[in-house]
Amino acid sequence: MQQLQQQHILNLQRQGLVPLQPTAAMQSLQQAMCPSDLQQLWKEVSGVPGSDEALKQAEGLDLSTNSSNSTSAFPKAASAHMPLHSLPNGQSHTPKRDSHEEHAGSHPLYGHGECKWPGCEALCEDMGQFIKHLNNEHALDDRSTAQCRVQMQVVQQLEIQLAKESERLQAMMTHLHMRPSEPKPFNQPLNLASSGSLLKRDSDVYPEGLPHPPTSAATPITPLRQGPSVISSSSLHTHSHSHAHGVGPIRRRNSDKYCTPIASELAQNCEFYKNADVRPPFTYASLIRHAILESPDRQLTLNEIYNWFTRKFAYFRRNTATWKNAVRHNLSLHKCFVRVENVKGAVWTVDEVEYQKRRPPKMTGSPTLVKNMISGLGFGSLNASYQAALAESSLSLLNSPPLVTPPSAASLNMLHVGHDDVSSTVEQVNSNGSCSPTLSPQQYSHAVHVKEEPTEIEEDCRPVSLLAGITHNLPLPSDDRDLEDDLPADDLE
DNA sequence: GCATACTTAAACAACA
DNA sequence: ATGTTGTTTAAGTATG
Repeated sequence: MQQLQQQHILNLQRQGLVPLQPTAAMQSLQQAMCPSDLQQLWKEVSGVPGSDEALKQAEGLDLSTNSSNSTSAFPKAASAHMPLHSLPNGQSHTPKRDSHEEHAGSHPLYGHGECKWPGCEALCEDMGQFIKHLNNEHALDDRSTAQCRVQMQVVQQLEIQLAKESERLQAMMTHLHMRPSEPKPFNQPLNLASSGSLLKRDSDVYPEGLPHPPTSAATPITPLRQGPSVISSSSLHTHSHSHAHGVGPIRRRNSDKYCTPIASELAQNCEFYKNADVRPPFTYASLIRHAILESPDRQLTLNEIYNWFTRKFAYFRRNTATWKNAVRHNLSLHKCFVRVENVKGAVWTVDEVEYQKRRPPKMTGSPTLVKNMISGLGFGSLNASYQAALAESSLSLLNSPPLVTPPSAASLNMLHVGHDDVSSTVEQVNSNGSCSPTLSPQQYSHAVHVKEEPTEIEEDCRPVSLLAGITHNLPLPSDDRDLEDDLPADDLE
């Protein structure tokens, strides 16, 4: 799949649809677009008379609505251009499948029996019917042109953003005395995996006393793999082994184990996850718990949990049978989820004690990480953590409201933090979908009514998490968000 | 290699 | 009869 994406990009570049140096070509575009911007753009451009579908697409423009069939937004972008511009072989606008597409046995605009043309979703039984549909419905007309133009801009904006972030990464690594192998070209992908290996090589130079990279030790796999960074052609081949597995179960336990701040991650990237078909790098259990704790009463019915999933994550708007089953399975399996009979019927609550129990104690399962944090000398798990940090950093650029985490005095306290989300949850994602810091960690946890046995774990976590919360919520001048500054607070989580 | 955690799939029962 | 909810088992994978 990554190869497909890579080739799509290469095709685009060959066709001149995607500038090889996007930043140079589009320097004037100062602001990278967030998903809402893109949606707005869709609305504007697709305001062609009679383009209801385009409007529809605008609603669902998500960089990824099509990823269910292994076609990321970018393959879609690429193919979307083809009818317009790329008829190199004199063909009609009927997309001529590239070799890789043929190899994949699919069409970027076709998947799961549906036309994946933005806003279309017409059902086509087979490829032949789809091709016919494509010729009929998506011919070279004003609407298609507009849609292609929009798609092009989407791609361009993402390229710009990517370039910016790559530059930032470069600067960060330079600052951290990690020799980047080569000065990266502007459109060099944000390659966290390779960053990780880079860190491996140079890990011994990780500056002592430098704030430790945040979040999970391992990569927040999914966003990296499926997210916007895939647009980079060169990033694709260097993804770590685990990334290369493509479809199938994605391991996210690291996010649990290594204190991934699910709350802050979600808060920062809520718009991204809402719009992009990217699997959140959290376990079902973490997500369920977060959903429940986020609710006003700290309790949700199963259906409400479902709704939370679909509301918060574009990813969970499809394959509903699968993940809903998984949700139910998790609810039943984990003792930390307690079913309570309520006036509403049965609701699910979280037993924080149990939730903590099911994980490795304190600084969850990564004594190495703790050691690293203390000594600043170890790097075994630090590499992965740093990858995660970079990943998170890159993720949040896509949409997140500016966040700051000024250097925290809690850096040592955090070593006592139990783990991730409980203590870290400060920026609460409101149940209405908006992100806002509303709940203190104490509230977050203690407000769970069902089981009110405070434990030493909770007690341990509480004060620290409060600190973490404080540091994590301070507003920050947008683009100058410094990883260095960001690390400590995330670390707390 | 093993234990553990996680995901996915599936069967089944109870219930509305 | 059907769909939802909840439980349980099993298999496969990743990780430490």
